[in-house]
Amino acid sequence: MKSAVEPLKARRIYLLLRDRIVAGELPAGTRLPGEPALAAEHAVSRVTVRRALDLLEKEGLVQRKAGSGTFVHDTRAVRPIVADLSNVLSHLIDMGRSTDVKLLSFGYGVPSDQIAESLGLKPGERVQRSVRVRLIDGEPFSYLTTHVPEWIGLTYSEAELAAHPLLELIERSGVTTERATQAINATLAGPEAATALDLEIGSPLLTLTRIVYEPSGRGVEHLHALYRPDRYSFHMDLVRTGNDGERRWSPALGWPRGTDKTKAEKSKPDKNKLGEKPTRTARAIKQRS
Amino acid sequence: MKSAVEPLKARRIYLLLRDRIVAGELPAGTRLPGEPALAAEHAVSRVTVRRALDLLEKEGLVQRKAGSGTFVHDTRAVRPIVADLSNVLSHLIDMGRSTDVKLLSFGYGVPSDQIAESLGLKPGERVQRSVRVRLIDGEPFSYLTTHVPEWIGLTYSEAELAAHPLLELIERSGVTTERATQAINATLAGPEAATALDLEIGSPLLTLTRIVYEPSGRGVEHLHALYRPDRYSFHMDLVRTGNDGERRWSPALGWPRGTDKTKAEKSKPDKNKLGEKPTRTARAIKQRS
DNA sequence: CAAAGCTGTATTATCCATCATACAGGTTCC
DNA sequence: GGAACCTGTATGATGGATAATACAGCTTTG
Repeated sequence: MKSAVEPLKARRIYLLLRDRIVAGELPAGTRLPGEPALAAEHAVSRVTVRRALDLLEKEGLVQRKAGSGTFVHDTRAVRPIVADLSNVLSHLIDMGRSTDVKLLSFGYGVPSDQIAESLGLKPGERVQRSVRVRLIDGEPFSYLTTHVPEWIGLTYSEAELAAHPLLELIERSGVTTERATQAINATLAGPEAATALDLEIGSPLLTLTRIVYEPSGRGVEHLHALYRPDRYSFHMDLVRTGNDGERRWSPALGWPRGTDKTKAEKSKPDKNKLGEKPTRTARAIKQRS
Repeated sequence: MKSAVEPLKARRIYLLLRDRIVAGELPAGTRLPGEPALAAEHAVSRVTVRRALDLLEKEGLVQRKAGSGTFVHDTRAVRPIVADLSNVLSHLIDMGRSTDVKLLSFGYGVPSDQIAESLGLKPGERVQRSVRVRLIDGEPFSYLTTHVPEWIGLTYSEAELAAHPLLELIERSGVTTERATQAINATLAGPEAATALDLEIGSPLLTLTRIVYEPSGRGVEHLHALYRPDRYSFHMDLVRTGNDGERRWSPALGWPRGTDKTKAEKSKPDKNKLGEKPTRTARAIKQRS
C-alpha cells in the first residue's frame, strides 16, 4: 500500500510561485530569483526549491536556462475566463471558445438540512441533485452541484440537463425566476472536485453559492459552484453613485465587453497599451507582493 | 536544524472537515462519522484522522466524548462578515462590531510592471505602497496591499493612513474617483499573509483586486485584498432584468438588508449547548450560505 | 580571460508523517 | 449484562520529503 505522500514544502512553493505568475505579478520574460535565493527566502533547501521549479517547468510556466536562470515563460498559455458578477459568460463563447458540460451524477433524494432550508423546503421534501463539470476548450474549469425541488426536476430528463442550461429547463417548466442571491467565497479542493477539475487536492478554488427564487419566494435552484481560479474569475466594473458625502459604489450595468485581454487590466483609459517593453526586468524581482 | 514539517494528510482532512462545518453543512450538534469511518473514507490510517480531529478540537469546532463520538460544537464562534459587491461593510460596523486597522508597512518606490501598467503610470514613476491588516473584534480578516501614485500619496501621512480609509484620503487630496474595476478570485496564503491573518501557509483566501480611476482615466488606487474566507465573503442579490427571451441578471442595487434569515438557528435538537462563557459579542449576525 | 553567478547532478543522512496493529476504557442500546 | 459501537493510548516499522554538501558545466559581466 504505497502511501504516495505528496510533497509539502515543494508543492507550496510551487503553488505560490504559480500564483504570482498567473496573476501577472511576474510577467513573461521575468527572471525568477535564483534557486539559492528562493531557498533562503522560503527557508528550505535548494533541493526543495528545485522540485517546485520542476513542477512549474513541466507545466510550461517557466523555462530554465542552465547557467543563466529561470524565466517566466508564456503566460498566454493560461488565459483565465472572465465572468461578470451575474455569472454570464456567454460573451466568451462568442470569442470562439466553446464550453462543454459533463454530467457526473444525477439523482433524487432528501437534501441536507442546509440545502432544504435555503430552498424553503418542508422537512422530507425531495430534490434532484446533479453534479456537472463545465469545460472550456476541453479543459475543466467549474464543478457545479445543483439542487432543484423534485417537482421541478421531474420536468426534464437527465439527457436534457446535460445539454441545456439548468435555468432554461427550470423556466421551461413554467416557473418564473425573478430573484437570486449569491455569495462568493474561497475553499480548498476536496477529492471529488480535485479529480473533476484536474487539480490536486488542496488547491484553492473560487466558490459561488447561488439560490434562485421564484416570485412567491420559494427557492427553485440551489447552485454550488467551484471554479479553478487560474481559469476563471469574477470581474465587475463599478461607478461612483453616492453623493459626494458618502463613498458608495454601484456596479456598472452595461459594462464594456472588450475587457477580455486576459490578465488583470484596466482597458478603460485610452492610454493603456503603455509599453510592451522587452521586459528588461533583470534583477528587480526582489520586491514582494 | 529541525525541519518541522507540517502534516499533510491530517491537515487536509482537518481543512475539509472544517470547511464543511463552517459552511453549515454539518450543523452544531451533529455527530461526525467515527474515526474508523473517516479513516476509511479518506483512505488514511486512524492515527491521521485523529490528528485532524485534534486540530478541530483545539480550535473549539468539535467536542469529543470518549466512547460516544465526536460532535460539532458551536459553529457560532465563527461568524463570517458579509460584504456586498461594492465591498462596503459599513453596515456591519453599525451592528456593533468594530473594525481596526493595523498598518504593517508604508513606503515609496517603483512598483512592479503589473501595478504600473494597471495604474497607467509611466515607467519609473513612483508609488506609495502600504500593507494593512483589518481586524474585526480584534481578529484579522483582511490583508490589504495598496499602491497609490506618489503625487497622491504625498498628500497624507502614515498616521493618517492608519486612521482613515484610503479612498477618503485620496479624495481629500482633490482627486475625484468615478470608476473602478475589480476582480474576485481565490489563492493560497503565502508566508506574510498567513502570518498577518493568523493562518497557516496554504490556507485558501478570497482575493479582490480593485483599481480605482479618476475621470480622466488615470488610476489612483490599486488595491489587492486577501480575505479569510471563514470571516469574510461577498454577497449580492440579483434580479432578473432581461426580456424573457434572454436570461440576464443584474445586481439589485438597494438590496434589502434584513433579507436573509440567518441560518444559525437551524440546528434541530439542541442536545449540545454546553454552557461556556458567553462570547460577549452579540451573535445576531449570521447568514451565510 | 577570469570571476561570479547560475542551473544541473549526485550522495548521504535525517526526520517525521503515516501506517498497521493492539488493547484499554467509556457509551449506547437491546 | 453484554454486544457493539466509540474514543483514548501505545507500539514499532517504513518510506518519502527534506536537508546538507559537493562538484560539474554553462552564462554573464567586467
